[in-house]
Amino acid sequence: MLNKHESVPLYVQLQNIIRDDIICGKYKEGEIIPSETEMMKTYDVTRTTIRKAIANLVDEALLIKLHGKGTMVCLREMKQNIWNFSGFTDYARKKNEIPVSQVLNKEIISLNNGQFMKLIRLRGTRRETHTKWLTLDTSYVPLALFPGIDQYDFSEQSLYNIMNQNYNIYPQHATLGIHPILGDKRTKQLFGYEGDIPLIMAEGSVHGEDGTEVEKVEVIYGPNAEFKVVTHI
Amino acid sequence: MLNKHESVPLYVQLQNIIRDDIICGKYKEGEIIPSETEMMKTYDVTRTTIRKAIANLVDEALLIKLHGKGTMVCLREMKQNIWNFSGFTDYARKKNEIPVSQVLNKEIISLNNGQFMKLIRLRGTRRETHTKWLTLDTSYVPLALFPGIDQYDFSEQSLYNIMNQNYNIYPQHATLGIHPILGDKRTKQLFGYEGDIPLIMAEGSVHGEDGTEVEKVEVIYGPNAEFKVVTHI
DNA sequence: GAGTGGTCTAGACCACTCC
DNA sequence: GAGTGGTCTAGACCACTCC
Repeated sequence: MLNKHESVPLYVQLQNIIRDDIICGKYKEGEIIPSETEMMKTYDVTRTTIRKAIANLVDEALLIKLHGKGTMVCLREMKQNIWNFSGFTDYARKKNEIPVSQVLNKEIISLNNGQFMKLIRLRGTRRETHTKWLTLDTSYVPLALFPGIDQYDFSEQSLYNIMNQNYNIYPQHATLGIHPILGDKRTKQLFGYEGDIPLIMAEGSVHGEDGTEVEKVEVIYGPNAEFKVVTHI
Repeated sequence: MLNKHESVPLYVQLQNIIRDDIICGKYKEGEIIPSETEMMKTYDVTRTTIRKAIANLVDEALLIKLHGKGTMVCLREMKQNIWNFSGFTDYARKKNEIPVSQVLNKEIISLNNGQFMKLIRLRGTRRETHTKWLTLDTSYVPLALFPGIDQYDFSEQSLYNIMNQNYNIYPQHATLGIHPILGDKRTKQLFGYEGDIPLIMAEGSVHGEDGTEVEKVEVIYGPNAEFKVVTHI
C-alpha cells in the first residue's frame, strides 16, 4: 500500500509496486494490468498519480499502452549496452550465466591532470566450467575522487559497486564514441580466435550524478559480444 | 498561438512552438526559458499542458529542468545516431553542411510476408562543391503500410519525411544491432578508400508510434562517419 | 519572501476498442 | 454502450533557489 506521509512521492511508491508485480510474475508478459480507474480505487490516489507511475514504467520498457484496450506488460529488450556492469549482469542472468572478471593489470599512473588508477580487465560470463570472454575493458579512475581505490580486488566486485558503496558516487551516464578496429595479437590471444577480424571498440567518459567525470574507459568487444541499441528517432 | 479547436493536442502545438523558438535562436543555449506560470498566461492553458510539452522537450534533449531555478535550453549531444535523417540533418547543420542523398537502387521485392520497397541510398554531406559520403543505407519498407511509396524521389526528400507527410506515420524508435565488418569492393568504391579497413554496420527495425515495424534497415558507416552514443547506466 | 519547478487532487470530455 | 487510455482544466501545497 501507499504511504501518503512518506517523503517518497506516491507515484514512485506505486511505480515500485507495479514493477515488483511485473518482475515477480504477478503480471505476466503480454497481460493487461488493471486499468487506471481500477488502480484509482485500489490505491486511493488520483489518475494523475497513476498515470505518472505508468508513464515511467513505459519509459523503463516494462509496459506498453494500448489506447482503448489497456496497458500491457511488455518486457522489451532495453538499451542493452552490455559494456557496463549492470547491463553485463542482466545479460548473464538472462542466459543463466555468471558474470566474471579477470584483472590483467592494475597500476597507478600520472596523467597531465593528476594521478589515476589504470585498470585492465577481461570480462565475460561463466556457465558451469566454461567461461566465455566478452570484453576487454581499460579504465582510468581519478584518485583525487577515489583515494585508495587501487586497494580493492576488482575480480570480486565491480568497479561501479565499489564506487557506490565505498565512495558514495554513482556512475550515471556515459558518452561513448564507437569505432571499428582490427584485432591484434593481444585480442586474438585473449578472446581466442584466429584470422584478421574486425571488432568494435567503445571509448569515452563515464559521469556521476553531478556531471563529474568518474572514469575514462575503453572497451573492446570480442567476437562473442553483442552490442545492441534502442534509440528514439 | 495555440488553436484549441484543432485536432492536434495543445501540448504538441506548444511543444512545436517552443522547439522552433530554440532552433531559431529565440531561446539560446544556457538561457532560462519563460517559467511555467508565465507560459500559462502567454498561451492561456493550464500548467499540466505546459508541463507535458516541456517534459517531451526534455526527452528530446533540448531542455533541462532546474528545480527552483527554471528550465534551461541545453542542446546536449543527443543519443547522436547520425544513422537517421533527423540526426543527419542536425549533424550537417552543426558543421554548416548540406545533407545529400543518392539513390543507388530502388525496387519492389517479395519477402515471406508481403511486398517491400528495397531502397539503397548513399548519404552524406556537401559543403560548397565537395561531398563527403558517410553512410550506405539499405531500407526495406512494407508496401502494405505505404502503398505507392516507391513512386517518390528519395534523393530529394528523406524517407521519414515522406512517411510523415504522405502516410501520417511517424517513425519513433529503432532497435539496432551493431556489428563490425570488413569493407568490401563496393564500400571501397563508394566511400573512396583503399586497403582493408573495418567498418561499423547497424541493422535492425524502425517502429512507429504504435510499435508497428515501419522499416527494416541496414546502415554501413563509412570511414568518415562518427558514431556516438550517450547512455544511462 | 518571491519565484521556480515537483507533486497531487477532483473533476471533465474525448477517441479508441470490443461487443 | 461500456470500458479503456488521451487530453485538459482549475485549483492546492510543497521543496528548492536566490536575494
